[in-house]
Amino acid sequence: MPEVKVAAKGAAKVAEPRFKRLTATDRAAELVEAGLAVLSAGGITAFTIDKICKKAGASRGLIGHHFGGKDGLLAACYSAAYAPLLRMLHGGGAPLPLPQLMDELFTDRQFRRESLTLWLALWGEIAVNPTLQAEHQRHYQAYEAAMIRAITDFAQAKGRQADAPMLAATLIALLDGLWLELCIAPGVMSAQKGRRAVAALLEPHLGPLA
Amino acid sequence: MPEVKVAAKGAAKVAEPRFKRLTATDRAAELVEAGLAVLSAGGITAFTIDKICKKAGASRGLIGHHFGGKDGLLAACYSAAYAPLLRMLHGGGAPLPLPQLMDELFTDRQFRRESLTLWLALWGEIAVNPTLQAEHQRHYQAYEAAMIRAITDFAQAKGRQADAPMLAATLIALLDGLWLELCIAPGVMSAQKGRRAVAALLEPHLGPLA
DNA sequence: GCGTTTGTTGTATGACCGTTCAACAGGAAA
DNA sequence: TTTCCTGTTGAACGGTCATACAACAAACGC
Repeated sequence: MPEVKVAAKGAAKVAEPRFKRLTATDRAAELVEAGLAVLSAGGITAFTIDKICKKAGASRGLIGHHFGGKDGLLAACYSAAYAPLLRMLHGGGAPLPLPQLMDELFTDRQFRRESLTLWLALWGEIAVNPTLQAEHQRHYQAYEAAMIRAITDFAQAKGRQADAPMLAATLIALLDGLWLELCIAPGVMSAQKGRRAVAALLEPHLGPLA
Repeated sequence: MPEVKVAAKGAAKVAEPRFKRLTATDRAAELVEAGLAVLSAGGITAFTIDKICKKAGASRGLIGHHFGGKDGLLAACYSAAYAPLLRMLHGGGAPLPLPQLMDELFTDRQFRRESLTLWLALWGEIAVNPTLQAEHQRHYQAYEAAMIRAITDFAQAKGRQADAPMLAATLIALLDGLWLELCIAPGVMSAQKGRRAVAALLEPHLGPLA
C-alpha cells in the first residue's frame, strides 16, 4: 500500500508503520504456528518459505533470520507439535489417570482430522531425515514414560499385574494407527471406533477402564 | 555416447541402438518400480520427474506419456505398493490362516524399514490428496475383508466368540502403528516387540496364536 | 528392403524453490 | 530529539520443478 505513505506525508506526522516489529520470540512463535498450519493443510510439499511467510504475514527473509533456514523451522515445528500431547499427559502437575487420559484423547478436540494430518506430514519426513529422528527420540521418551506411568498406576490401583512397558508401547502404536486411519480414511474411522479399539487392547489386561 | 555412432558408421552396419524400446506395459512397470524406490529412499519430496526417470534410466518425457503426469504415476505407485500385501493375504488361492499370517508379517522380509518407509511417504500424501484417498478406500476394503476372514476362521476353529470386524480394524491400526514406529524410531521398535504387541491384542480374545 | 506405427528423446518454457544480503525502519534508550 | 540496535524487507540469484511438444528412431508387418 504505497498510497498510505504518500497520504501520511501530505497530512500530519502520523505515518502508519509499514510493518509491526516483534520480539524474536514472538516472531518465531508466529512462524512456527504458520508452519504447522501449512503442514496440516497441504502436507510436507506445501511446507515452503513462500507459503509459510504469506500465512504468517511476514516477509520471506524472516525464516532464514530466525531459524537459519527451512530445516530449522521444521525442527521447531516438530517440537511444537509434540507440546500439546505432552502437556495433556502431565498437564498442570499431577499426571492424568489412565481413564481420563483415554477420554481426553478421543474428545472432538483431540481426535480431529485437521489436527492429526500434521503428524502424517511429519512422519513421512522423519523417516528420511536423521536430524528429525534424533529430535523424535527425545520427545518419544517423555511420551512413553508418561504412558508407562499411567498404566502402572492404574494397574496398581486395581491390584493387577501387567507388563506396563509393553502395553504402553503397544498403546502408543495403536493410537498412531488410529490417527492414521482417521486421516486417510475419514469416513471409516471415528472416535467411537477408536475408543473401542483401545478398550479391546487394554481391558483384558487391566480390567474395565470406566 | 556420440562416438559409438561414428564408429558404427565407419565400421560395419551394427550401429548400437540409442535406447531400448519397451512395450507400454513394461515401461510403465519400470517407471512404477523406480517411483517406489525413490519414495522409499527420500519420501514424497524426492518423488520428482527428474529423479524417477534417472532411476529408471529413461528420459523425462516418458512419465507424461505413459501416466499423463506425475499424479498418475503416484496413483499407480500406490496401487503397486498395496499389491504385495494383498498377495500375501490370499496369495495363491487359500487365504492364509491367522497364525501364519502374523508370522509372515514379522519376517525380516516384511518387517523391514526399507520397505515400510514407502508407506509413510504415501500416507502423508493421501491425507491431503482426495484422489489418492479414493484409491485407498478400494484397497483398504479388500485388506480389511481378508483380515476379518482370517480372524473369523481362527475364532471358529478355536470355538471362541469374537467381534471379528472390530478386532480386524484394531489389528490393522496396530500394525500401521508398529510399522510407523519402526520407520521413525529404528532402534526402538523390532519384530519381536511387534509380535508381542499383536499377541497382547489378539490372544485375550482368541486364545494363543501359536 | 520399406513404410508405418508408436515408444522415446531432450529442449524450451514458465513457475516456483531456498538462500543471501544490502538497505531500511521500528522503537527504546540516551 | 537524536542515536543506535536489531527486527524486517524485498529484490536478486542460481537452481529445480512439471509440462508440452516437435523431432527422432526402434521394431514390426509387409
